[in-house]
Amino acid sequence: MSKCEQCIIKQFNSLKSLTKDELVRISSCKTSKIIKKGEVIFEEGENLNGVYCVKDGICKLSKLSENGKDQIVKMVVKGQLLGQRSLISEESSNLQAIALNDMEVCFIPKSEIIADLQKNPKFSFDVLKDMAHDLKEADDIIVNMAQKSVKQRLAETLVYIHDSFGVNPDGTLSVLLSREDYANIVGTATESAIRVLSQLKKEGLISTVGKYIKIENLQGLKRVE
Amino acid sequence: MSKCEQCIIKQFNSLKSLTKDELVRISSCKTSKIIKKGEVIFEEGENLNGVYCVKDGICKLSKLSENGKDQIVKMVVKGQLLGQRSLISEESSNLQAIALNDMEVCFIPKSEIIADLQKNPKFSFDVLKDMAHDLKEADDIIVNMAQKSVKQRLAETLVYIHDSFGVNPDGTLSVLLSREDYANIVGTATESAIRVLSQLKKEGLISTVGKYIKIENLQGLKRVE
DNA sequence: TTTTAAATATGATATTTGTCATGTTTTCTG
DNA sequence: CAGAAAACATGACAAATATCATATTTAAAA
Repeated sequence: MSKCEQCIIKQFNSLKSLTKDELVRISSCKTSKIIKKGEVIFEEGENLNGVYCVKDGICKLSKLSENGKDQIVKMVVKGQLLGQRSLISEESSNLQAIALNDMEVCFIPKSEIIADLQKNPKFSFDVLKDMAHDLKEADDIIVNMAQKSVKQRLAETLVYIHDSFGVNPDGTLSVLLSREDYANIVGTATESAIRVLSQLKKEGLISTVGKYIKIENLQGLKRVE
Repeated sequence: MSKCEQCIIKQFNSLKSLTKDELVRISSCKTSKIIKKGEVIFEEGENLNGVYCVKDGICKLSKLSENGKDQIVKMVVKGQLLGQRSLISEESSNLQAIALNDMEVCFIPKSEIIADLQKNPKFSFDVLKDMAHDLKEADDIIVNMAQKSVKQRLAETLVYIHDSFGVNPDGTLSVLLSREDYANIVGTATESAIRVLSQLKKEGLISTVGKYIKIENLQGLKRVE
């Protein structure tokens, strides 16, 4: 099994603030997992016994609404941690995590993480910074949900995915989402999301290559009213 | 000036995890402020040089949307801290804070808080827990915004205010908000908020005493479809 | 490969919510 | 206290979005 001390991924998240000793200890009790596209990593309401460090792939965090629809709240990619929030507040998870493509993750047991949080102030400050960033993003999403049109939100989502997760060699968005996923991010009906995507295509702001979406006019997307 | 070590308010927030020494030090450099109803505590985009500990009163945290509407993201009451997020991520504030009634706050300089965060793991873990809680709340709001009707959201807001901030002796909600504030919490037009409140009144779920709102049927409000 | 199921697409229509107009009531200010 | 301004209220209509129906295309499975 690979060693945390040598793992390049930790550079991208709070684990970088752990000491060599702490990393060695974590390395000895972590477990590595392969998760296939579409598989559930954890369920809403499940008690997490640790955090996941995402070595490769991407997943969606969503919450089931009372009307039966899934609302996607956040996406977590390679390099990021998964499950810290519920671990810290010692509650069951309020979100469900599902892999959007094949993933490789390391699972680190709760006791290790908590111990390090309580002993290593640099680490806990780093986690705190991450959480502060997530909170700001969440606040922005609230404002967008409340004040912007479906078309604007969808355009912003495309820009967000482009900027945050990058593109394939042919220029298409590297993250492949179904129309239903887009609808669940934006908080609208699947049909509405499809309609708006068709509209953006007609307007020449995006194009499609099979199921993949390519942004043709980034500035134009940002200006969508 | 009152002393932090003896202040009862700290029991309700993370400051309770500070040592006596740390509290004495904070006490010596904090400043106390009275803020009148309607006054701005800090603006969106402003650099905060510390955090506020709310000794009395309540304020709203909002963000101006591009369409000119204010979206209220959170309310902060007596006992809670204000401004930690932007302080931790070392960014200017993404929200504006306005007093909803007369407030008494203590301002604690950034350097003190940061120093304690980096030295006292118990304190930083406590702040982390708070932030995790805020993040969960924000996630829930996102889901509600995306999936629930204006009527449902407004009903839930009333229940939330009732449960979190309590009632006056006559049973009316202790937090007094304008119809515009309600609209800005729910993310709807002021007229729509007014209409829905009238409707809830007609249905006997709430009543009004002057500008104050009284919940007549809490269970009924929770069941609003 | 064939068959079946799922995802995508689009029209027609219903519902929700926003906007504008206007009137009333409450609150503030000189 | 009077007048002005703000907040509240409600109707009429417009716009945005959801829902339902039904093709069509794509992917999965037998």
